Amino acid sequence: MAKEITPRHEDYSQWYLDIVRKAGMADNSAVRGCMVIKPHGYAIWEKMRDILDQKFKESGHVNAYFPLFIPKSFLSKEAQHVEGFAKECAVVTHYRLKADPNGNGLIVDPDAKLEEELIVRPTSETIIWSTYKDWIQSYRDLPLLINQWANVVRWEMRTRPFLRTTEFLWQEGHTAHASREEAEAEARLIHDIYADFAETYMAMPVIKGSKTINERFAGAEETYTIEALMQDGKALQAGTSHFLGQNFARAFDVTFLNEKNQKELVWATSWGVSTRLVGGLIMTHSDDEGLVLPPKLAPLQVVIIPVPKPDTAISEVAEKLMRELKDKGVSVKYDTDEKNRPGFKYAEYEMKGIPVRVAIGQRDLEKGHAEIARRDTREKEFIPLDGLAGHITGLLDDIQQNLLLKALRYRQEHTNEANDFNTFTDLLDNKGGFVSAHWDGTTETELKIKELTKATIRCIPLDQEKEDGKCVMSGQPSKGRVLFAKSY
RNA sequence: CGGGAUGUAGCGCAGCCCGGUAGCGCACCUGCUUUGGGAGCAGGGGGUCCCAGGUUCGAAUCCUGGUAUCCCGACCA
Repeated sequence: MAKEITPRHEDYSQWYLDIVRKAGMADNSAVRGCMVIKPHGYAIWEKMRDILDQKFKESGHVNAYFPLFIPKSFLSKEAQHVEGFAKECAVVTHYRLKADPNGNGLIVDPDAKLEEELIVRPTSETIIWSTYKDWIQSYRDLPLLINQWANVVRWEMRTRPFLRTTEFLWQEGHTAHASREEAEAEARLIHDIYADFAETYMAMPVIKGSKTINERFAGAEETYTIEALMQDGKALQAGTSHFLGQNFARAFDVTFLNEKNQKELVWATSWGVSTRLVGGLIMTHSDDEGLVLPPKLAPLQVVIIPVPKPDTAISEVAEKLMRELKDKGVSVKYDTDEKNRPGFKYAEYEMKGIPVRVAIGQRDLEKGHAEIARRDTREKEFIPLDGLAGHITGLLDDIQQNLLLKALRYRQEHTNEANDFNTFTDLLDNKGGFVSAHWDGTTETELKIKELTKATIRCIPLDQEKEDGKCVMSGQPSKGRVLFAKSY
């Protein structure tokens, strides 16, 4: 049975930042709220990106790229959308610098003021829909299933590496459809892809649900979300898929002629996941020794360490094992660096979350085995060299599964029902996690609960059971439970 | 934008109260010895002490004003 290792909870925030830094994932940058994503962190994002990209393409989507800058007037066309994003936009007002007449370096040239300011995209609905207007005339042009991999900027008050940065990387899908049904199905399809990705690859269980009106994306008619639970009991919104109705088509006048030669407004969706997923990955699995990576997302799955240093006999065995693992599609590195000693390497690879470590020394060769250590439980065992590659691939699968099971168990233990407000606040304050409770369906109650407890409705679960009850706050009738939690 | 704290070597920090021209750990460089869980010893390199004023014979230290960053709120993928 796997030993449970959980992070210390006294200072979860510091624990998180330590891992980001010590595992070599990201650094603070010179620009406030922006991070430098270091090679190890970026490699994980690349893996995620490649897998998701493949899944989007398999379901008929294609990639394109739209401008970073959005004319200010575009942003104001959809009323709710403006309201949602206006407060956090970076604005370009000038296009030239000049030497300071007082000799203090450079100043913004006041003569180079832009006629119309440009907004650095916080999301691309507006620029994309103004483009779609020209691309869509007939039902034959639909559906339009486009995704873009890009960076966006949101000038948030408080930032945190991966979880909330001023600039972040993401994918945003923007699709156009001839019917409401088709657009709704698209939004749900992507929702399913996201949920499957989180569980299958990230080993991060998620609750699928829809957002309340209050928590919906600005300009959407329905927002589907996947909500994960972190090891400190806070929820993380890990991906959203929006059914936008005809709101953007109306705002940007995007119409098409149907089979009956009638003009109709286009139906839309948009959906995205960001580098926040990397943050979620860290907070779901890591422990006090550092990062823990699920094998399916680990840029390096196996590391072989010669003990105490490489020699001919060890290298021969290591290189044979490497070949066998590579043949099985496992990424593996033989660390022949003689600058550092084995103990140092062990600690370093553990910090970086490499799932499996193989140590081979003279003593092992004499006995015909190698020491295999798994990162998730930190257990070590000696395995015969004969058939070792097969053992390791099995172990990788086992680790992937174990991480998911462990996260599921944690979530189960931290999902509780509350039927009165005292229990509700007690659970939120002392236990954390999801609290399943009845809600009267009004935004007023939702906001009041947020004010009193800092918890928000994470989602209305898709598998919500119909159950008559009374709202945990107002006592008004309710037809089913929703999930509350404090969140990132 | 409110409330709190902090800016000293690449990183993490001490020194500041009580002023005398800068130190510790890690990292880095050289050499020797080591090598089955973050090696030891010896030697060495590296700093406009955030910026600008002021007080003083003398300021990292005291005073004033800037500025930057972090934490706690409001905002959010």
